[in-house]
Amino acid sequence: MDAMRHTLPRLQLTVPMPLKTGKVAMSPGEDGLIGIPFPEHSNELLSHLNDQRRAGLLCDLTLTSRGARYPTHRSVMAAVSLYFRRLFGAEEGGGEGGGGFSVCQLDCVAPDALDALLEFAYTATLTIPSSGMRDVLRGAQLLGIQCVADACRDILGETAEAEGETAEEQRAQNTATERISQGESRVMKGSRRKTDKKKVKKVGPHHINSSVLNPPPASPISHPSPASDSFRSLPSTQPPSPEQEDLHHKSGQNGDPRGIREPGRRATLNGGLLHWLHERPRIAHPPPVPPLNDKLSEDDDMEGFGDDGMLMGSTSMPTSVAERGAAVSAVGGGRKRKSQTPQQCPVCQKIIHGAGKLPRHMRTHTGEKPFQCSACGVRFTRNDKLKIHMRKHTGERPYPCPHCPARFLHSYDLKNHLSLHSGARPFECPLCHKAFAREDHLQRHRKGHSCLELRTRRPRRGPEHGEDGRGDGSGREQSNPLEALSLQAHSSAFLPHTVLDGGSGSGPPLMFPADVERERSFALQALAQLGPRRLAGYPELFLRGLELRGGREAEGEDPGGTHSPASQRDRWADDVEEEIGEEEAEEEE
DNA sequence: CTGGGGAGGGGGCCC
DNA sequence: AGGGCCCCCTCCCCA
Repeated sequence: MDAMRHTLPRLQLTVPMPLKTGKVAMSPGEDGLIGIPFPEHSNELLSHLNDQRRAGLLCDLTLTSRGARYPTHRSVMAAVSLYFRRLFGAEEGGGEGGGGFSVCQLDCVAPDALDALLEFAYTATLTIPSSGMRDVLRGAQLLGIQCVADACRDILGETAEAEGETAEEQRAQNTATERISQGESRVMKGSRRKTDKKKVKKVGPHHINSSVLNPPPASPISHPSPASDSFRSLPSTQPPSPEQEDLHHKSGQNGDPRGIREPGRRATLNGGLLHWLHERPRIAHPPPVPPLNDKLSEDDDMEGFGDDGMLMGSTSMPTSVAERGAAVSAVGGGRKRKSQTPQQCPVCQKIIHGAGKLPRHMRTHTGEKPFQCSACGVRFTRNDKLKIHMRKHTGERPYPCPHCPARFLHSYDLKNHLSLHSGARPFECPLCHKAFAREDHLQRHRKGHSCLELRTRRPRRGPEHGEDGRGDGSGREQSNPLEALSLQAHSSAFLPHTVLDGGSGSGPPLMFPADVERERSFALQALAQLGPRRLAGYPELFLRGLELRGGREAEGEDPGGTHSPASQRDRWADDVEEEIGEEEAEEEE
């Protein structure tokens, strides 16, 4: 696979290679690297593996259950099952098992359930009679196949708690739930920018939460431990050795070469907090008891999968973003489910919302433009764009201005145009107070002059500290005390109420309320409670909040979009949270 | 530098 | 689930 990844782009640069899907994926702007998706590859690979399994070819592992024998492949089982991942990880790392485990007795998993789980592993489809649901659930729990367990629970209408978890399980799960509710949602929103960094920081010995510092006691059942797991249960103050890290990656990434290409990210995810929550199952074969916290363990590995991308094309663990979302919803307790099967682009890893939208998105990478204008020959990636284009030839301008003869091709153009009639200029530069009818014009304006300087990354510390936090010592943003002071007042006048009232966002809808001074006073009072450093340190956030309040009246539209007001507010809140966290960390130091 | 038009892309709704 | 249609946003280009 690595060879393919490294050679195919070179081929692609010279000879566009038609894929089976007729698409050539190009990922522009990344050092000339071109990502070529083979959407069918995963299915074909899995299908061939299943054929081999049925024919008994290349099978290096036999599972048995109450006399029934199931030849299978270690790699597949390790990919789909946390239990086997750890079991075989021991072989690689510590050599305990050597070439062992050629036969694994799993009498505790009902034969039918085991058969169903194997089918799932090789086909990504779980086919079971409803009467066998509980056995499959049990088997999935034992083997650490979390998505199946979740699905079974959903069907059975059970929760993990209802199944008699121990106190340790419950405690660990609560922590995991908290983590998921904090971190996972960012993945679902496609906002990974700063989450990883925050997680890394939390892994450090000074940022271990109590549940990590005091891990649940080990299972009283003692079984030979795979050596690879030993580092997982190390005290949190002992970071894994490089060898362990390496092994960790091996066992966690399930062969996804991206995990190798992005070691930092992988380390962030798999080296993150949750690993210390695991009380790894003391497993040999067969596992005599359900591994404690197995759910947590699998969740973590699931995250590794998910954030690694290739959700759509993942063969070894057919876990979709939607499934993850469902799992998050189930574990996190009622988080709003994203609409319509979000899928992740295998090229850019972007989450695409909406059924059937991924092929459309993929054409942005492939450059494929299957829709050609019959009049002028211009090609488009989308038929709706072609349809709009055709209006130029037909003269159709379906969006007439009610106030003037102007007609427009796009509804949005009409909307912009109407603001001219109304005189509304809702987009105002917070620095020079120049108003614009269009938001993009405001953005252009702000990029075009000194506004840009003030909205770039703010210094971490105020001028009174004599450092700007950027590390270059320039301190440009706050070099002029008057400017800084002006900025404070200027920005705080438009501070969104999300800061002042803890995020309710219930501020007045207008950017410039009539009583600006009152607004400013209110903001300053609130900011004073936050401390002078923060007061001086958030021009970007202020401006972003300004955009939110002034630039988007249509709150609620594009609810899941990356540009939606809600998501912008989320990002903004992320920044506030992160910045506060950074300052607090510095203060601790 | 600004106003306006258009293109490209994402998401929601519906079939 | 996939596709059509629409809306929205952002960016680019031109006058």
